[in-house]
Amino acid sequence: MAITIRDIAREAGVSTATASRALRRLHNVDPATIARVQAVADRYSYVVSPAASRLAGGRTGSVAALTPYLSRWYFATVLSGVEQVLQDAETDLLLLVAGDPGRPARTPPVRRLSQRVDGFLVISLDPDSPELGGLLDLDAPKVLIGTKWPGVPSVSIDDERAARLATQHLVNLGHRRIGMIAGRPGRSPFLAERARKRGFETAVAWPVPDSSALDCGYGDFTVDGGETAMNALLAQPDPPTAVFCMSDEMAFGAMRALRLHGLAVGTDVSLVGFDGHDLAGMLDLTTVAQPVAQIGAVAAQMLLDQISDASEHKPGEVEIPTKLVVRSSSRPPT
Amino acid sequence: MAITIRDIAREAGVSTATASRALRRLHNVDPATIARVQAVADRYSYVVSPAASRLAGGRTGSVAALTPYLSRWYFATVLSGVEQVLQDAETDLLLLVAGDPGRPARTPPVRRLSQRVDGFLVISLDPDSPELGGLLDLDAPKVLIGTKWPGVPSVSIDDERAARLATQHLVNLGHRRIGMIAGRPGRSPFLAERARKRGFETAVAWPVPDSSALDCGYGDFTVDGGETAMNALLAQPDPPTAVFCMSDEMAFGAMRALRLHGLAVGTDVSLVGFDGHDLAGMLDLTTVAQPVAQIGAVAAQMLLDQISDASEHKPGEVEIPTKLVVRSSSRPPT
DNA sequence: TTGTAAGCGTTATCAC
DNA sequence: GTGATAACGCTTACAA
Repeated sequence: MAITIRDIAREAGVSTATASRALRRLHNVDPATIARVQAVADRYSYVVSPAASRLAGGRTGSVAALTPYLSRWYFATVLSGVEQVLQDAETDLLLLVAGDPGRPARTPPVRRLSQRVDGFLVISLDPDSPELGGLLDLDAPKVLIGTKWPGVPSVSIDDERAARLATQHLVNLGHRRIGMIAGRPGRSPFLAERARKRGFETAVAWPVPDSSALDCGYGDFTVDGGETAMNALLAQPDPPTAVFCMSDEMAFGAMRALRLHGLAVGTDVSLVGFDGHDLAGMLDLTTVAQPVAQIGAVAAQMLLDQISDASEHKPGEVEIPTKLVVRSSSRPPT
Repeated sequence: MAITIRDIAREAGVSTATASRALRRLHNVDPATIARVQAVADRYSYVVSPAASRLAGGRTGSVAALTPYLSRWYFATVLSGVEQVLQDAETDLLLLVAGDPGRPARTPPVRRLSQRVDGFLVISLDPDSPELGGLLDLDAPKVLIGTKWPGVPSVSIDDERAARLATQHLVNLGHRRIGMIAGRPGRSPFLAERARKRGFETAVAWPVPDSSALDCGYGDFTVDGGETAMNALLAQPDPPTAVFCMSDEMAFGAMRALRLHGLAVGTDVSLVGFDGHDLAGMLDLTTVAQPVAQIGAVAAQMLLDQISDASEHKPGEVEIPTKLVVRSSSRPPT
């Protein structure tokens, strides 16, 4: 049916073993042989069968990316960075959405996946979370994005510091009643969210020592949730004059809530978001911008390096800098 | 190393052949045998090796999705619908971003992919486009999303009709100078874009017979592009009082342009978008809403059916209805 | 540097 | 309904 390595080997006048080695550019092959074999392979536009290769102990030529969401801006953008690097390396991307709330938890297919990928990229999810069902036990190469775990390579930002600086910005403008819109009540399953909360609390501790009195709304990282959360904050006896939102999308929702209340963003209530969403500029939202696609790209490259390097020295925890982009949604209180 | 089907077979007291058949629920196996084998498999949490299965002539248990973009709302949302259906069917999703403009064209890995997937899902791309390198030649199961091709199953909306109704809405409001923001000048590579353009032209032909005088800006389906396009439209001697945008994201950019010009959306210039973006509601944008995630889900299910059904009768061209959602961005001219 | 040959884990074919 | 067994296409000791 399809053309096999045996055909290539025969045509090139070598054994299948040599053909295999040549196609993989192993170091102990005569360059001339490599050239010859490759020429034949090209002529027949031959590609190795990943299944056979894998079965015989080779690579699968693909990696899995595990993400809690796909259609949200941050995750889609991270993945686009990932995909670009992988495609350039001719590595396939196997996408798995795990842990989307509202979808009943299911037996995580990590074990099944581990047979068909060379490594894992994990976005935002803690590697010990149930959605990942024992990913940590697998000794497959892995890189975490937006979260950390002892001994596992990762790419992330300093969420605590970024949240602190964003909040400090509001404090510096003169705000004293500062609210926050987080994901959900209780302990967040996301490391980054917990860190952002700490950063916020540190920054407001100075003007507002009684941190238990802080206003916190919950927006589940969605636009609608942000609107609901902002409404809740506004319904309080003494509403905040500024709000730190843990994501731009929630800030967008908050903007809408303010508008429906007849309040002007930046004038009546200041807003700071988090992410650097495409639309933040369009909506004049002050935000903590992170190079999201680049984060994905860096992580993907780290994973590829880990897969190809026989060396055991894993990369460490890479930290990508963020930048507070000030726009007109944050101004001094009036 | 890993546990194989032989282990399961031995433990269940059957041959590997029977074990294989039982695990795949073939019709000529004793139900009792199936139960026994499955029980053993569960006990050892055994999973078949996709590589071996594939090599031996079985399924790969995965499908490829080809998309021109990943981080844009429409595509990410379609894919989330796709992913959900595939995950429920325990089928892996192999993601491939092809044809992102600005990325140099590369030898399309469709042939390589065809060895590792059971079928293809193609989003928006014409199946004969160079980015897909001979996908049509492959007789693998495929389903198109948002585009059509003779003889290939597809899921799409009636772009022409939707664009016509959206434009008609502006006409009905009393607008007579109606502009359009499309993707790029010249013949679009996207069938849907061409159809939307026809719909627009049909609708404006009545009030504006001289269709060559129609104002058309080009926004490349991005927010920034939409802003640029709107600026261009406004720079004309007699700017339009209403604009039909081929995507919500371009409409968002147009909104920003209007705002920077000191013009009020809906009052000075009416705007209609296309897609039903998450943020359209938040920005009070009138838009042609399509059930994007559902479109992906339907297509994925069609592909799965096609893969499992030995029957040769392919599904046809499925058309999903859209809905014009009127908000305050479109109002009668003042 | 290259060749030989033994798997890798599953499915399909053909008997029984 | 079930059991042998020969592929499937490749990689990797081991030999040369």
